[in-house]
This record gives sequence, structure tokens and C-alpha cells, in this order.
Amino acid sequence: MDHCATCYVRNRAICSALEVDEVTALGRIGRHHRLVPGQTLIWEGEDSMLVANVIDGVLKLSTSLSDGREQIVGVVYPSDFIGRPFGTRVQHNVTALTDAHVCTFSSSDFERFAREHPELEHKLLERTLGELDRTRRWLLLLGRMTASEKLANFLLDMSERLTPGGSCGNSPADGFDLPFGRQQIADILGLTIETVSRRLNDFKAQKIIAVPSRRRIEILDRTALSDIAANATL
Amino acid sequence: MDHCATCYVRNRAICSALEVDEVTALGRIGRHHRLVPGQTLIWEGEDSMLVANVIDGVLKLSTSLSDGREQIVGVVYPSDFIGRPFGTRVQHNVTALTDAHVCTFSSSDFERFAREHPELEHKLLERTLGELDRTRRWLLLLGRMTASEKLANFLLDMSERLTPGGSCGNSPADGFDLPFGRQQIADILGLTIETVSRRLNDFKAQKIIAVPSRRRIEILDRTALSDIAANATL
DNA sequence: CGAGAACTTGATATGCCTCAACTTGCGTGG
DNA sequence: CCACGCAAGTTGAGGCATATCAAGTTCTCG
Repeated sequence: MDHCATCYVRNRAICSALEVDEVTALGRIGRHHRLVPGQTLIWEGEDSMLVANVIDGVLKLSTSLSDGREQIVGVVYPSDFIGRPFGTRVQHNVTALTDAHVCTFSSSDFERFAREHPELEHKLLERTLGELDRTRRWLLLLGRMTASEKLANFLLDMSERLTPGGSCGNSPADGFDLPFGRQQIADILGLTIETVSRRLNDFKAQKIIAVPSRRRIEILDRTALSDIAANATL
Repeated sequence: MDHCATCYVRNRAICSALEVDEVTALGRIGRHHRLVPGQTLIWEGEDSMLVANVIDGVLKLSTSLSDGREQIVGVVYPSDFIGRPFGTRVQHNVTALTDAHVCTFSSSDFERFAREHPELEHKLLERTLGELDRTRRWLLLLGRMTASEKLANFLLDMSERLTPGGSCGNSPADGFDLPFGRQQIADILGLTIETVSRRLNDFKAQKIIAVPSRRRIEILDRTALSDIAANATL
């Protein structure tokens, strides 16, 4: 695999810790994969052990109870790292939500390489610490927020992540396309699809957002949305 | 500080990655602290930046909303690591639940030391990855479980962590003392104190547990408890 | 022994879930 | 190009689990 030289996320992924020749060496143990929406890369409980970098697309991490209740426990974007090195067992499914490109490694190969490249491990550590922070904030959301607060926070979060240029304020086109359907939003927020639909329509009725198509959200009144989410901000 | 040589958690904390002389060097930049229950070591949002190892005791990590709703986002035990190195800002309070001993470092000192000792960073990475896994499982609990399921899982989790010898099965004294009051259990599980009390009494009535004193729990029927928690296990 | 905190218990309220029908959007094939 | 059919999303009615509010009770510690 010699894609590395032209890799989109080369400067943001953990690979950015490496020198050119080291990237080449890492590239040699990696494999490029293309995923279609709904395709699962890693299954909960399996110990095959694969890790990967996301090059393009959005994937979800999810776990579920035996009766079918599901919770999305993470969402990964381009340049994010997937998998559980230095562990025995994956704790969740990893499934593509959009068309996606990933760069996979066998865990053992990756682990060996990482241990020889402390800079890489350091980058991974920083990333993991950040992910832990974000996951802990999510605990507050799931444990203590109402449906409206959950949705407001979710929309603000999405607007940050998905707005390309980073247009802040109440600029004319403060909108984005969600990579999720309603059920997936529900699975992220610990709600039912019906509640998501209802609260979203409340926001629409209050002219806080517009929903021109199923997956598109436009934020009309960011202040109002922040106010609803605000309790969270501390 | 020359406690390191006799430190209780010396072989389990991240220090275990280091050689004797390295531990000594780390010890020189650390300070020993004693905390009493309720004492807060780190405040949410502050950027003073302190990191620490827990030597003894139990501490909680918590965040709260402006109107007082609180969520415990983590619980740390002896040998666990506290704080957010390589970041700008702490996202939660760190408060002692019991008398506690911690070994603190200024973030910058610790970061400098860590970057010079890849083995230490590696241990920290493993720890952080494990913590992330556990936190993600907690998302499932908060987002998708009923109060009884939450409590059953909580009790089983506690019994694992707090049982000294690791007595499994239905041995005669399958009990432990919680380091939490009812309100804190509620704040861990995203419930109210009243619901915790009621469900706990249900378990008592069903002879699944006994509660000889406020903080003591004895598991009488581990199978039943597992069944209630079971949906989670997948 | 007294006072306060911690916890329990009860009555009521409510936000979210459940179940069910309906609508909309969208791709496919006639 | 339209019409069909299915998947996705919306809307409504009603129920239920948990929250809320308000007393009680039991520990605990000076």
C-alpha cells in the first residue's frame, strides 16, 4: 500500500507523528478497505483484533442488549482511530454509516509497530484521552438531560463537527447533513425514534431549526438552541 | 518524597513500568497528599493542571449542570490514575469519597517526565484504553437500561471491585461495603435517590440481597441478580 | 440523649415509551 | 414517466416507569 503519500488524513491521523520513512513502513503492514453504509468492520466480542484509521466517511460504535435495545457508544470521523490495541476483546460493533475508507492493521502488527515508535503511541494516547473526555461528557447527557436538552446538545455538536468551513454565529447557511437516520439519533441519545421526531418538530415549530430534507438540518436560532442545551455548559 | 519504595500500589500503578532509579526520579517531582471524604482535589474547568496516582481510597469524578443535576462520570480506586495530561482543561471535579492518599504531580512536570519515558506512556495508554471501554459500557447502562437493570449491574460491578479475595460464586459471605451513599449511587446510575432506595428494597424483599447496614451489601442470590442484569451481558 | 443527616415510604405528577395508524419520500419496474 | 411498494419518518392516544413533593423513620455522632 503506497497510498500514504497522498492520504487525505495524513496530517491529522496518528500517522502525523511519524517521519516519512516510518509512514512508509506503517503503510506496508496496513490494508486499504472500502466500506458501504451498514457494513460492519468489527463485531462485538470477537477477538480477531483489527485496528484501523478512518480515511473517509463516518462510522458508529454500538453495543446492544440481548432483547435488541441498542446504544451507540461512539461515532468516528476521518482521521479517527478505530479498535482496541493492547486488549483482548472488542466491546462493540463498528459499522459504516456512509461510504467509508479505512486503513486497517492486524492488532498484533500494529501493536508491535507502535511499541517501537513512542511518538505514535503518544499521539494515540492524546487521542484516547480526548475520546475519554468526550465519552464522559456523554454520560452527563444520557444520565441527566431531558430529551430536548439531549437533542439541542446533539445538534450543536453535529454542527461543530460537520460544518466544513467552521462558519460560526448566525450566518445565513448554518446547516449540515446528518450522517444518521432518526433511529440512529435515538440510539445515540438514549431515546426512542418517536421522541426524537417530536422534539425535532418542536424545534421546527419554534423556528429554532429548519429541516429541508430528512437528513439536513439548518440552525436558524443558534442562541435559542444554546439556551436549551445550556444547562450542560456549566 | 521517598515513599515510592514502600508504596502499596507500586506494582499496579503506572509506575510499575519504570525501573527503580526512574521511580525515584518520578518520586522527586511528586507530592504525597492526604484527603478526607468530601474533599475536592481538582475542580471542573480549572486549568491548574494536576495529575495524580491514587494510593489508597476511592474518589469520584463528577460533572453537573447549572441547576444542580449531577452525574458521576467515573470512580477511581487505588493504583488508578487521575487527571488530564496533554490537555488544556479538566472536564470534571475529582472528590474523595473516603479517606484517601494520592501522589500528585504538576501536569507539566509529569508530561515532561512521561515523554522521556515511553514505557510510562505506554502503561498510561493501556489504562486509558481500559477506562474508555468501561466508560462506553456505562453509556449503554445510562442510555438503555431500566432502574432495576442499572442497579443489578452496579451491584455486580461493585462486588467485583470491592471483594478483597475475589470470592466468586455464592460463597457464604458474598458481601462488601459501598464507598457511596444513596445519593451517589443515584448520581452514578442517572436515577433519583428515591428510585435507588425503592429498587434496592425490592431486591431485599426478593431475598436477592441483604442490607445489614446502610453501606453494606450482601449478595444472597447472585444468579438472580445476574439474570436481572443479564440483558446487558450480551 | 438530642439533633441533624441519611434514608425510606407514600401519594401524585409527568415525560418518555409503546403501540398503532398514517404520511412522505424514494427507488424500481412497468 | 408514472405508479407501485417499501422504508423512513410523523402523528396520535394511552400507559407506565421514574421523577417530584412531602412526611416519616432510622441511623450516627457529639
